[in-house]
Amino acid sequence: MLTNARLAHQPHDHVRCINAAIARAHEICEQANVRMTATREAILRLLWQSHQPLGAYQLQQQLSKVADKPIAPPTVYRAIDFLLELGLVHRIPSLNAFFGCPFPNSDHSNIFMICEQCKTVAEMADNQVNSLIETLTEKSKFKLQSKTIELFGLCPNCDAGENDE
Amino acid sequence: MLTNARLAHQPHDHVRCINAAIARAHEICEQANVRMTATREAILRLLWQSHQPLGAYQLQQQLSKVADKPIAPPTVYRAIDFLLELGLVHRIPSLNAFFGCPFPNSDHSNIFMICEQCKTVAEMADNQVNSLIETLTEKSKFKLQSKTIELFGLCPNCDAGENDE
DNA sequence: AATATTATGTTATAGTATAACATAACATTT
DNA sequence: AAATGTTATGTTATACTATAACATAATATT
Repeated sequence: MLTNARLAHQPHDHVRCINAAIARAHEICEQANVRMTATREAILRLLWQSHQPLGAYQLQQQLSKVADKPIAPPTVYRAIDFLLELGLVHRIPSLNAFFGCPFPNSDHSNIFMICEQCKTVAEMADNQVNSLIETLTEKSKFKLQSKTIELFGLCPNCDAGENDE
Repeated sequence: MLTNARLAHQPHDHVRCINAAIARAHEICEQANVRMTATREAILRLLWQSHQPLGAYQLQQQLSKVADKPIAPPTVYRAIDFLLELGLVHRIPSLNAFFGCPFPNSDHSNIFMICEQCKTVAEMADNQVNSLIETLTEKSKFKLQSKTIELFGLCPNCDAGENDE
């Protein structure tokens, strides 16, 4: 099992998260022979500001500030689409929001643990889940191409908070 | 494993699906001591017309025809919310669409097999998946409350079609 | 019948996403 | 270095999804 749950849910040197993510992104772009432009990097940085996903219009507002000029929705969505394509970010369908993938390139389970209280998202990748689901879909003669697993609940911090009250 | 994949993907007496679903719905409402009104039943019927999910505005259009009067979005969303609450229908987040749950009441995995070509959705419930995910979330100290698993790919019919070409 | 509760009607608006076309930046070739 | 093709961004408008807020109607309870 591969997860960033500890990082997402506990205090840590988040600047390292950001720098690592940006560095990885540049590598991946180079490999794919595509351009990591200023806008795209800015969006990726914004998404890595925290472990909470951001909506497209939150990104728009924040990017407008950072870039000090008005940014229209299509600009945001284009950058997001680019990053999604490369697997550098994920979309959480039930939240209409996006966040930086902690382990791009890796074999993807796309399992998201979404804290309903603090909205933090941690990601998980697990081969057992992958193979179990493979097996089940094969039984149904369904040709699996991709998946998104959204788990809703409470992260360790918020769960502890609940118990106090 | 519990699934309606066969029904969803193969020709069958769909009138039986509908009638069974409506009958179950009435039972569940009675048990819960809530009202299955005309609007709610109409929405549920529309969702059971096929195994393809419908969006709220498709439902609005169709309900307007059936009821022969204009129906506003809130009416549709209220009926949907009611049905969701009782577990009679599901929302597919990535499609912004809804469809009738083939086995309400049962222990829910909320696993959806979504055909990217014909848009048919089959549902699955599986205890192995449930317990595996329980285990994984426990390791991350995440308190799981609910989940949605969306599997994208090709249903048997569409997969067969692909191979022909 | 009076009251409380639940459901629906109605209007307006918030929030999410994309189409279509124009311009600008970058890369490649000559 | 200018010309060309390609990729990225700017701009305007609009489509699609969802809900807030308040009014009225239908149903249940006393």
